Amino acid sequence: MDNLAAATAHHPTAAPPASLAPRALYVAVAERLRQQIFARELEPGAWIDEMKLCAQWGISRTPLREALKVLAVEGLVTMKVRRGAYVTEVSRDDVAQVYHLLALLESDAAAQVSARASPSALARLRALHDDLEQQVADRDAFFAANERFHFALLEEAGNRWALQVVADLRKVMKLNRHHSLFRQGRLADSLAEHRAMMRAIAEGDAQAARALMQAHFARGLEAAA
Amino acid sequence: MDNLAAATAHHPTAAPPASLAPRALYVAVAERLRQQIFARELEPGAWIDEMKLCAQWGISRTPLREALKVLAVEGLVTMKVRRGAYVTEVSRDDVAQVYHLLALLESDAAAQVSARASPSALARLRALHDDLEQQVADRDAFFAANERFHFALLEEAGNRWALQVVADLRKVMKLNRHHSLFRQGRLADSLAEHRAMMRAIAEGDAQAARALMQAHFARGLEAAA
DNA sequence: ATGCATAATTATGAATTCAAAACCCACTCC
DNA sequence: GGAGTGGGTTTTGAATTCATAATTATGCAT
Repeated sequence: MDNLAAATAHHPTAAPPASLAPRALYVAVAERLRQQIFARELEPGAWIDEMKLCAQWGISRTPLREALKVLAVEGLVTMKVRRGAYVTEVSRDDVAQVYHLLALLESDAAAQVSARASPSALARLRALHDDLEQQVADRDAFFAANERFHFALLEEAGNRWALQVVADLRKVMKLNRHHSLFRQGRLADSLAEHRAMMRAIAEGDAQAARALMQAHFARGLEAAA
Repeated sequence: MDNLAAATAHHPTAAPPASLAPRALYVAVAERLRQQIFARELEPGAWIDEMKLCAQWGISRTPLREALKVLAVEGLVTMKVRRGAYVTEVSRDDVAQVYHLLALLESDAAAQVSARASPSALARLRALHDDLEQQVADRDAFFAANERFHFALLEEAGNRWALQVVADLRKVMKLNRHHSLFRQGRLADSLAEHRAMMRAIAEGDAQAARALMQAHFARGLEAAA
């Protein structure tokens, strides 16, 4: 039991605000819910027991229910009237559809960055790519480094709406049990594809970068399917 | 004053469930909030007075606050900790970025539909296009028919995630004061572009359809900027 | 036993209550 | 005259309470 509410509690223990950027409790709860879902402590299809979580985290139902509604819009949970919240189940089709969108959005970002990236932006991406090269041994570390690179690319493309959309879609992808990087050999292949992308981006070859990113996702989907 | 809560009220007036698909109050409130925002009864940048709306609609703060959090995820409102909800202001940059995304997603849908649409799908799109042709006189009607066509295209493309993303982005676009179709002459031009797109789609020319949709949005952005 | 009606229990949806942060405004002191 | 300062008010965030829908359990008749 870890009291999520302690910092901003209402009745009980009074603790300092701690964080410099105080955030609403429902935001913290939403984050924790996502973690639980991604960690499969809450399984796809499972009913989410409000009372239990409230008791576990020492909060009231109000912020939890607000958080659930946020996750519902993000697509991570599904609300059923008068029967509560369920963790969303992603079908094979959904995976394919989301991959298609990610390919579209991220290949566009790759092209944009290739076409007009500053030296500092390229340096940042290069550094993140080098990190990735170091992580072939550890699946989780590779996954994290991979995500950092992809998000950095989106950031450098400079479209905050695209970034938001991709972030949401990637969250949904995490619901998928058969994650591409789990497949044997996929990790090394993925790294090779990244290497090629990085080269195209550095050379400013927008069309190549776009095509390589498309191919990267196509192969990821293959491995996931 | 129109009591939104009447149907499902807690204390007061007891009325029949009315609808066959009963929905949670917060969903209805979210919808009404969107309407108010799109109608500019709540202006971009304006603070949203919870108490006032609750009194006006005869509901408590709980469902209203849940609805606000939903709209926040959609990007229509912005929550500031300890100072409430504000209608999002979309900058010139935001408009350009969202147009870029819509162009990307919808041109892809156009290509997909062109490549593999069933006769019935084509008939549906044709019918919606013909509707559009009939609405040149009335701005609002044209806008509605235009939206119906665009959404139908997305539906026929068959990617429910893309549909959701586009729906959200189009909501955000509605916040923009300078809507493309408000410009003189834009309406006729838009119709002409639609005519060309419809032809390409009907002929199954995916590349042309994609390019035409891209151009359609590029010209829309021009008119909006 | 099985099927159905009905009572008890549980969980959800929404209203209400409560504590504390932010805001407002008059007032003081420099 | 203007920058604090302090008290009262408003408004937010979150807990709690309440009514009802849904579910489960119980009892009764077949």
